[in-house]
Amino acid sequence: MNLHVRVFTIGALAKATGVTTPTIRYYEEIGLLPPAPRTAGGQRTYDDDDLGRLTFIKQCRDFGFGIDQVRVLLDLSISSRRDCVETRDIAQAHLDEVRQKLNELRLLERRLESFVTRCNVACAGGPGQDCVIFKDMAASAKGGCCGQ
Amino acid sequence: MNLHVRVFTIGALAKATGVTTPTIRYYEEIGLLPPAPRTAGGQRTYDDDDLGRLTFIKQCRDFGFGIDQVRVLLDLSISSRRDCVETRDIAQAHLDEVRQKLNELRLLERRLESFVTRCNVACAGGPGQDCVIFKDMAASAKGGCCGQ
DNA sequence: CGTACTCCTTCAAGTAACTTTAGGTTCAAG
DNA sequence: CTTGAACCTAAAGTTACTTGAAGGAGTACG
Repeated sequence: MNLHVRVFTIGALAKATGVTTPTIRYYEEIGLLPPAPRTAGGQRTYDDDDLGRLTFIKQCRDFGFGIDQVRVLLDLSISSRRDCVETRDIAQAHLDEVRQKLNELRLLERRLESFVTRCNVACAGGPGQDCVIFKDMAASAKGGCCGQ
Repeated sequence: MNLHVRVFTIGALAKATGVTTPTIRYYEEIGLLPPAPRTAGGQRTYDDDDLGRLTFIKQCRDFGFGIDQVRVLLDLSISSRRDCVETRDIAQAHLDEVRQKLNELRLLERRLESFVTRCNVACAGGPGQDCVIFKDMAASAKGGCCGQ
């Protein structure tokens, strides 16, 4: 039935997936994508399988999975067993990492917030001559800004 | 008065600041720290000024400022003007970045959460034979797992 | 004074995941 | 057939360090 096999250039594939052309070549280089067949002139050609595979990779990367994790997920997606439990474990581990990073960033947000607030309160009128933020930062972990 | 100038080896400075010795050498190499005076045998020596400077750098890095931002902050800390407004602007810009990253991560957390939940619901009994997560991921941005 | 041990030295390469640059080739349109 | 966009390779750049190899310096003990 499907006599029409769509063929893409690397640029068309890039547009279709949102992955840049150098990145596509890079993925081929590191083995995430199979070596693409070439035209007589040496340019890469892709088909719908490649489109699916690269879309999958892009999704995984957007989820924040590392390249090595994507490799595992790709293998799972191709093997006949399609082990969902293993997939879930990888996702769960990643979720744990994301949550830890979230906590770190929330703490950082609060610290920066109070830092900026203190700057504004103490220096609302312009550059302060007696700003001691630097002394504070070189001395303690509290941070500080603009006199006292 | 202060005839006792404390002198540190690179290892002592590392312990005092929580920055590793290779990192201290790296900071010297990229100009964040001035070239350290050497002993007759060629080993680096540090004093309290270096301790203060490196502590400041460490604080900034813990705040998530990039090396180039730290460079600016260091310059500000040394110049006589100590422009607090400029300092605050740098911190504010950084805070904006942190908040954007937080939003991205929060979204990612929700997506991963629902991903894992769907895996668990559909595959509680063990590996699923009909897991279609991979089809889903190669086709749409929604993600999905384990048969419908 | 010798030896053992830790700490120090330089230089080079490795890490993650691409991006950028340089210099040249192919393809499709007019 | 010419033009210009899109393609090619290979290598270096990015961030902020970390790791490794091979060897020298400093100190405590006997």
